[in-house]
Order: sequence, then structure tokens, then C-alpha cells
Amino acid sequence: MQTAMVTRNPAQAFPFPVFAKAGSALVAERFLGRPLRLARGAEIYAEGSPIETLFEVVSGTVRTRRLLPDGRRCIASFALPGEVFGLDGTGRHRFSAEAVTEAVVIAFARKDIEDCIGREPRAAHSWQAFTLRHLEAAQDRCILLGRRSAAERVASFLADLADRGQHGPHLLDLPMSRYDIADYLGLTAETVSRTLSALRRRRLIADGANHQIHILDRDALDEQAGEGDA
Amino acid sequence: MQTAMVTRNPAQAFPFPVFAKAGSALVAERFLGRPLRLARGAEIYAEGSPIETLFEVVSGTVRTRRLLPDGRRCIASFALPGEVFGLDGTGRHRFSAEAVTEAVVIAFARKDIEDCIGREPRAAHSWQAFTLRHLEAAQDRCILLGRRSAAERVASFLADLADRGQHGPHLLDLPMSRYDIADYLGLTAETVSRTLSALRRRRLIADGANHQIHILDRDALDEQAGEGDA
DNA sequence: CGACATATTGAGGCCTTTCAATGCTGGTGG
DNA sequence: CCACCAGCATTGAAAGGCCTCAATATGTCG
Repeated sequence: MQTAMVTRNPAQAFPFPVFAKAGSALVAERFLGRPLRLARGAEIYAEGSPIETLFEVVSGTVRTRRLLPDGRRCIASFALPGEVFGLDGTGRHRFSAEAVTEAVVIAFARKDIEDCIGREPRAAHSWQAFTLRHLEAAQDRCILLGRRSAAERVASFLADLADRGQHGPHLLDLPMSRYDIADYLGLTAETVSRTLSALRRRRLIADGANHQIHILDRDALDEQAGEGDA
Repeated sequence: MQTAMVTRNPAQAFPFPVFAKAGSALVAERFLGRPLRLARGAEIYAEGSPIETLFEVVSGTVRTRRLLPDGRRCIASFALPGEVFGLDGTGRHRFSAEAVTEAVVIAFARKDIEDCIGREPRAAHSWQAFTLRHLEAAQDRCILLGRRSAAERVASFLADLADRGQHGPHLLDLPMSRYDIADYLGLTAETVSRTLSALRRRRLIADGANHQIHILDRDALDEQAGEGDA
């Protein structure tokens, strides 16, 4: 259960401050970033802009996404409170980042982090593990997108959000639109909507107030998600 | 063109020895790994086994893949000569690795590499960039799998292999089976076969001897692949 | 050369998409 | 305070792309 959570949620393994788990208190104190307050829909950085900063979400939800030339959109990740985003390339951002809801994020200068890595062996190690966990998540997503049905993807998404969220395994926030979810799962908004309706009909989930979802039968949901992986 | 190649082919950015680009000759010499000769289909490591080694391909082709509980298979990557594989998790392998063809690979003790990272700031930096490039590739693959048609996926795959291969941009080796390609692209073997036939019919490609493919119209193939990304 | 795995091709079906209409909700201004 | 508006969600019907099942070709290795 614990390990599954880590796999599902690479970013959360690094609670604020970013390097808290670097094994060095000194490190943690170096990164007292600058907090940003964001309106709904606000762009945090654009695709193609140079990478100078990493961000940690304090409150709200952030999405990173790319637009294809023909207008198709892909969402690479949603960042929840406590998670880090901005790690999407070596030199320039290969995705843009926008606030899904009102949000507060903290910016960390990437330069500072890299300097630190150069000086602090344990930070380097920790940072490496952090990146690897993101890589694991991306690989799992490839499997989800390549080999799983719409029903499995949506169930898996809900289970993942519940595990990453702050309301326990049976309640989750779903602040993003059906279109965002669809772009994240490689589906259409209509299919997402239909799949959610089917889950409601089967009494696996129920709607709550404020875009919340209650998971009524977590075992059945996990089963529908395809048992553990992804 | 050059940058596109790097994006497509993260592993090749580190030719043998693994750390040749670490900026430190000293580093390169530390990793004189042990060469392994592999028969066709031989397993190099199993899913779930502890990660102790990283591998560089000297000759032949290697695949990393996972089997889902219900028998569906996913291939995470193909490693070509000069490329590195084995970087698929923090503690245990989350994929297995097998030789697609007869192959020679060189094993590097991960422990040595991590020790080195701790001691050599430049190695840490270099390693970090290396991992990030793998992450970029995985993210691009998510877009490929989530938002592109069968025709785009296959064209993109061929273009990618040509860029990574050693015969220039108009000739490539295709040693893996249609099933392997299908499991890599999130399709079925039949669809891959049909798509290749369509490309042949349109004179974008032609078969060569020994599982080679000639790219007759590279521009058209890139166009079919969806223009640059992926 | 023969046996087996792999590749190709065809026909039909299913799942997801597309197109379209309706209902809902939250924010805004009269 | 309420009505209106715009965006989002839901649902339906039809189409399309990819998959499944099946048969036939090709090639590869003993």
C-alpha cells in the first residue's frame, strides 16, 4: 500500500520544502522560495520558455500540458498540494503550466538546486531518486495509455487522485474539467463523462459537493483499474 | 535536427563508456564493465529483481517490457548499440529485459556509478541530465500513445529508429517482431503490419534485406509522423 | 526440404470518437 | 435578489478506427 502510493505519486515523496528529504537540514533551509498566488487558469510558464524555476504546490491544482500543431492537447501531469512540477526538460520547458484552480505555489531557483547538488552528495542522491520516481510515473503512464481501456484509465485516475489527495482513500477532489481529464488519459471528454456515469450507476462512486467524489467501493474501483499497476 | 535527435534518443547521448560525457576522464575509466554475450531471446534481468547493474548495448537490440496480469504485454523501450538500459526504477526492476537479437552488452555496477555521483559533482550533473533525457522521452511517448493515430505512431517509430540507427536517415534495421512493435506502440501486430503495408504502397518505405527498411521519402514520413514532436 | 514461427491480408465487430442537443452551474450585472 | 449568460457536463445516435478472429503467405532454422 505504501509502496504503491509512492509509485503513483512521485512528487509527494518530497514534501515542502523540496529537499526536506535530502537528509540534510542545511539543504532544506537553502530553498525558501518565493510564494506565488495564482488565479484560475493563470499561466505559470509557457511551452518553450527557459527552465529557471521549479515549483511546489501549496494549495490548489496545477496542470502541465502541450498543444500539438493540429490543436490536439495533451496533459502531462496534475500537481496537487505538496507536489512538485516544472521538471519537464533539460533546457526549455516542453510543456506549459497553468493553474486549474486558484492556487498558491512556491518557486525555487533551479540554479540553486543544481549548485546544491554539486556540493551536497546526499542532495544529489536524493534528487536523483526524485527524478527517477518521475520517470517511473511516466513509464507507468505509457502502459496506461498504450494498453488499457477507457474504464480502466478512469478508474485508475480516480484511485490515483484519492491516494494523492488529502481526504483519505475514499474521498477525492476532482477540480479539473472533463476535457482536462480526457487530455490526461488520452480519451475524449464525452468518454470520460460516460465512464464516470457508468461508475456512478454501478455504485462504485458518488458525487459530493464542490467537485468531490466519494469512492463507495474502493476494492471494486481498484479491481476496475486493473489491479495495482499503473 | 540535432536537438530533435537528442530528444528522440536519450540514451545515445551517452556513448560507451557510460560516463564518457561526464566531463571527467577519470570518471570514464572507473566503469570498465564486464561484457555479456546474449542469445536471441535471452533474459537479461527479470521484472521485480533488484537493480544492481546498468547495461550498455554494444551490438544487437534489447527490449524492456512488462507483462500485465491478464497477459497484455507492454514494451517500454528498445535499446540500440550505444544506448543504455536498466534504468527502470529505484529499487527493483519494473520491467524485464531481453535480447531481441543476438547481442553483446556491457554491465556496469550501479553502486559504482552512485558512489561516483557522490564524489564527482560533474558526474552528478551529467547523470542528472541523462535521467532527465529519459524522462523527456517517456513524456513524449505518453503523447504518442495518448493522442496519435496508428499511422502516426508507426511513422514516428520508423523515423526514430532511423535517427538512432547507424545507417543514416534513410535506412534502418527492424529486427523486432510485429508483436514487439505493437506492444511498444500500443497497437496490435496486425495493425502494425497493415500500416507498414500502406507505407510501402505509398512508396514512403521499401523493404531491404535482413529486416532492413529503406526510407524512400523521408520528408513524407516525417510529415506522416506528425511534424517534429514525439 | 520440411516444420514452425512470423508476416500479411480479409471480414466482421466492438469500443471510442464525432457530431449534436439538452441540462446544469456558477458568476455577473441589472 | 434574481435573471441571464457562458462554460461545462451529460446523454444520444451514428460513424470510424482499431481489434479480433481466421486464413493464407513468407521466411527461417533445423
